[in-house]
Amino acid sequence: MPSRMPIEKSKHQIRTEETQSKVLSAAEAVFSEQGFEKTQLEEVAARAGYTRGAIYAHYASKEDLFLALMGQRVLTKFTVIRQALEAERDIRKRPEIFRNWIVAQVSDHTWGILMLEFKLYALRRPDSREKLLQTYEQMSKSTGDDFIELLFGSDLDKAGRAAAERRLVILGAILSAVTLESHFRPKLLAKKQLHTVLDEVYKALLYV
Amino acid sequence: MPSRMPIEKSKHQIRTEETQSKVLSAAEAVFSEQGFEKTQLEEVAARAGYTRGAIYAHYASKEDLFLALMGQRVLTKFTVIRQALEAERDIRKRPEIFRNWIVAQVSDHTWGILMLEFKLYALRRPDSREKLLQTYEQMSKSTGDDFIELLFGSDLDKAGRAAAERRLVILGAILSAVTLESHFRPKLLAKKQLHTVLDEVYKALLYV
Amino acid sequence: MPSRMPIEKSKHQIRTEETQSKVLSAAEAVFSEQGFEKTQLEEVAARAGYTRGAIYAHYASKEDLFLALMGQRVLTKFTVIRQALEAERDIRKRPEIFRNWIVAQVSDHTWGILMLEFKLYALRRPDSREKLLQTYEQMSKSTGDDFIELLFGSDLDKAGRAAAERRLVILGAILSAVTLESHFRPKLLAKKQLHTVLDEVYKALLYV
Amino acid sequence: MPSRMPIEKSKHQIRTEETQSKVLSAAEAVFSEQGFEKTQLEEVAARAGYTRGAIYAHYASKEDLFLALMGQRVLTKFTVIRQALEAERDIRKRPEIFRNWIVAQVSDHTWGILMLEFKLYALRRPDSREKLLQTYEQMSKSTGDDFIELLFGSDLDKAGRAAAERRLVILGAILSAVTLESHFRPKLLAKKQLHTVLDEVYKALLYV
DNA sequence: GATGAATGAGAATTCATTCAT
DNA sequence: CATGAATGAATTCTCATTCAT
Repeated sequence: MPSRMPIEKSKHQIRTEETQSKVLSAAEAVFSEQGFEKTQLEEVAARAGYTRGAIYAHYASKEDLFLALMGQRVLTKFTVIRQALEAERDIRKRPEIFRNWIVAQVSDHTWGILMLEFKLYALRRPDSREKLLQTYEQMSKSTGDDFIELLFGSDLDKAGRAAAERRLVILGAILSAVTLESHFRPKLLAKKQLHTVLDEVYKALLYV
Repeated sequence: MPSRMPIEKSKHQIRTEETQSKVLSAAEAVFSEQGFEKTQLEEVAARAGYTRGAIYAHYASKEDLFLALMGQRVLTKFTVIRQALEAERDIRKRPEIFRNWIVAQVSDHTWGILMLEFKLYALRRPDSREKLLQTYEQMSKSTGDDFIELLFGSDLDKAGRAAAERRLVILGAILSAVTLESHFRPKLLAKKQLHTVLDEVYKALLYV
Repeated sequence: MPSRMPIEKSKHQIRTEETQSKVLSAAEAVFSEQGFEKTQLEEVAARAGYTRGAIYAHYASKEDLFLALMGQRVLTKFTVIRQALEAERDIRKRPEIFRNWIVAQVSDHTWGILMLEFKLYALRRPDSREKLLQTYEQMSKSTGDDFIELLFGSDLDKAGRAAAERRLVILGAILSAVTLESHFRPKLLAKKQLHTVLDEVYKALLYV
Repeated sequence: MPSRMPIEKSKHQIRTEETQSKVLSAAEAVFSEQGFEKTQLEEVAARAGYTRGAIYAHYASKEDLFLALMGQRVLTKFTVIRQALEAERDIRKRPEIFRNWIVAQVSDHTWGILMLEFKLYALRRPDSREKLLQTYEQMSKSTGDDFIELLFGSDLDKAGRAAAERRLVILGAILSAVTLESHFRPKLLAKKQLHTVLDEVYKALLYV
């Protein structure tokens, strides 16, 4: 999380942010290519132009680096779609925009799969699991209700909101799973067909 | 060189089958508890009442053991649902039976997640990937069309069949993904709600 | 060592000898191709048309199999050269015959190297070392003095005989070492040059 | 990224060199005692006062460690004999010095045998073989011609030089082989007799 | 004699992490 | 902040050998 003192950024801070930014970029590339477990911090460091120690100066562990990257990505993605939604004044047309956006995410192969991998990893490791859970909650707090309102308007009651959130979460999960599956059924699940089917699932889940 | 004493061979066979059966059972338990990667064959062997070497006498690698287990499980599961479907003479009622059965699989937490883990594992390892692909194809051959007909009747054309198979495959993927997700959103995705949502997805995918 | 009861060879004995002969042949091939340590008895057995157990019915260990093979080979080789020497009535011409024969052994690449490997193996393992030593002594007894006389005539005294034997032994060692070296200095030690140099060494060692 | 503080780097360098030196010493001892294959890096590390990982920080594999050790040893040995030769102004007396030196190497039992073992090891493993070959070539370049001249003077033509090098190489091989053989023929090949015979071989090979 | 199921010892290598500088 | 030397945990698979049949 960036410093809250925007004006007095010292040289140290600038340097820190620069390093973190480089490391995060490198991490995104390597994690995507190799997956979480196979990724070696050595390679991340090298690509960022540092050595391993530099990463440890900013992130306590491989896991923490991943979680930081995840936070950053989610933030970025949300900002984008949020802006797109806000740009549409007619609230009834917003779900359509969202739908197009989410289905387009299938193209972002690697991220969904990476998340799947990390979840599985965390599932077997209580500590990691706890951390991931916390990160989720944080993200949920900072964007959740807010986003639901933006998407469906503000006249949902508590239950309605929970239901909407649930469906969004499931949508994400489905996206990843189907992407993964398509790697093993290339003929059955070509890109075109994926879009069609996902569209249907989307409608089923969001228009009810 | 085949034995000249059919009876003696039979004894060997019996012993072999017994061992394999014990190993497979132990493997199912340990894989489910620990996941594919964390599972040590040592523990599988111990639980089956043997030593590691014994496993290697029957399965060439951890991977092969897993694949064998998977084959066996799929076969068993298919046999069960197949019989349930065949028992229903009225073909129009069959999808309903199938729906109940598949939604009930959410309870079988571990298996779906285990498969997810193995797919991810295979995704990064060309050799494993190839093997998994082949195993899939074999299973598809021995049960695919056949099963589609049983479920939807025989008046589907080729495209219709492919579509049906596609939807079944996606259904499985979704099941696993949602199960996994529920581990990290325990409140949002409690069992009851899972059933509800999956029911909807199911309808969206199979009744079109 | 074959049975001493030539007439009453039972069917069992015949079968035994046949098996041993097949195993020994297979062993020679595999040991030569793969070396002592890398050789798997499984493969030896398979090439002989049996399973591992069959080998153990005749030889107590891999080592023993090797030693048996060595004994057999030495015997055969000696028989050949002995006959060649005996065929030459003029004793002064015999060393020449022997020289040609021994230099020709360079072509038998693999055996010398195999022996080198086994010696090294035995060197680090007291038990194996003891066995090899014993086998050497046996062979020495059954062929040693005898052969020296055949080669140099019978008017050598004890010291002379020892010296002669020493030189023969060294000759063998040199042969193996040079063969091995030629694998790593292919240009420097091409076959032709090997012959020339070995010839010189031979003269230096045997004509003094 | 090279350090900006030359002094700090120097400290690292010193530490590195110290470690490598300790590791190399330990490696020499353990390899000699146990042979290449039986040597466990664990023991080498322990004797050097480190853990296994430390070795891997400096040498990529057991093989590489061995090769590094070999390089170092050859360099040292060459330096010694080279100085001894240079100290003798009269070139005609140099071969005599060399002869004494080389025959004295028989006492260095273990090294020759270790080399034999490694060559055999490399012979069956294409990758290792390649590496050994390269190491040889390097060493040959840095010492070859040079040394020949030092020993025999500079009036040899190309063929003469090759012949000389060939003989030197063979001499080394013979030395090792005979040393090994002496372990299995202790009576026949006692130290004194070895010296005598090697002297003869030496004369045969180098005075032609 | 021969089978083949089962045993069990044995070891190199990788890499996240720590820490002195 | 960054380096890089060192730690140490973690684990599959091979294969000679044994033994019940």
